[in-house]
Amino acid sequence: MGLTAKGQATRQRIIEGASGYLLGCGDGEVTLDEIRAISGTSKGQIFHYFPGGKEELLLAVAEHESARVLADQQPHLGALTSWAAWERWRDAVVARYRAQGRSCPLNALMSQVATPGAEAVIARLLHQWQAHVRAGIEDMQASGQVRPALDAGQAAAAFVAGIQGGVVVQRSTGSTAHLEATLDALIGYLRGS
Amino acid sequence: MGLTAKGQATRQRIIEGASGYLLGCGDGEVTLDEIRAISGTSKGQIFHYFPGGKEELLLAVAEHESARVLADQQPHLGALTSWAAWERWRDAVVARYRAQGRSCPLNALMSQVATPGAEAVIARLLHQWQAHVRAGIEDMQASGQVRPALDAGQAAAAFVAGIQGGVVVQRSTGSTAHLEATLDALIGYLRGS
DNA sequence: GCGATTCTGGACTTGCGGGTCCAAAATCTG
DNA sequence: CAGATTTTGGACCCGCAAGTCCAGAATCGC
Repeated sequence: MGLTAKGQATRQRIIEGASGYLLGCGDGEVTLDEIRAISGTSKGQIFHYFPGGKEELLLAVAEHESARVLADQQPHLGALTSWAAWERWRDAVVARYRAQGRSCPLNALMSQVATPGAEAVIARLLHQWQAHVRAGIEDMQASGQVRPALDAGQAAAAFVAGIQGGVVVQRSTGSTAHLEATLDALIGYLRGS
Repeated sequence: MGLTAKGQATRQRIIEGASGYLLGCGDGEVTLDEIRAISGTSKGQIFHYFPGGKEELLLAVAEHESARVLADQQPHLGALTSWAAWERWRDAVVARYRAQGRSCPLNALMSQVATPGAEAVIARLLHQWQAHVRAGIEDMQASGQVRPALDAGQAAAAFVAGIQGGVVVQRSTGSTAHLEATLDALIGYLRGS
């Protein structure tokens, strides 16, 4: 009934193969045949481990990528307790997306599986992300480095949206300039300058 | 050699039919057959007016939608000369995207024609958009309502990215809350509050 | 009016890609 | 070792959607 160790490994290989492929090639459709070739598996295996077919597989990949997004921002994102920490986080975010280039795996995924389930994965990621930022802002308020009148929830939402926007613009222009401008502007807003 | 008046009309009907369809149904693939049915035309006509096939057609639709984006923000976007005007613009943007709902025609288009040409259309739109915002900021600086030290170009970039991000988040959450939060935060940044 | 050109309709071809199926190989269980 | 179960490979099916083609209708230019 369960999955053998070997089975687990294969399943993981499929997910990571697909994941890596999305990073490499820009957006555009992914086909099961490509995933099969990259992960060195066969059609039979794909449907064996993901009975729901392509959708289930891509959803698994989305969760995998989703986890990476937040992990890549640690430890900065978890300890936004000084202006220097905010700057380090800013730099980490910019570096991450600059390295990723034009392709945005999660966006590519989203456009290929437009189901409520996929939306939920993204919504959950954004929510967690925002919660971290919010905690950081409230921390700064508690220590008197940010004015208490500022609405932390609203500002955190602006950060999340701003980053998403920066990445979206990057997909067209290829540059992280907008991402940087947005982060700097919002940090400036926090500082009240 | 040229296009007859009737020809022009048919061509336009195809573009507008496709455009309307994208607004109605959320994202997901558009097929030539659907476009054909909606616009009351035939395969022959589509390839007659768009020899480049689907790609050429969708690119034309993208330009059409692109023009609408900026048009919908006028006259506000062209005259950001007072804080009241900025608020009216903000409200117009929010209203526009709230009306549009989860579906984002341009984004749907982009994910279906991942060519340099499509990127160029988007890049051009963003550039014009940013230029308008920048002009508004500089106007406010000239009249002493915004501190002169602020980098107008960078702030305008933040606005463009922020709006894009707000719309992207809206695609997952269905709410314009993030869009509003970002616009408010950035306007707050301009005001220096 | 009457050739030339443009417009229109739809049947047809083609390739691609998701999904099915089954038999053989490997692995587990006792 | 023997039988059950899981894993693997790949041939095959099927539908969909882009693109082709051509013949007939409408329209234009003179």
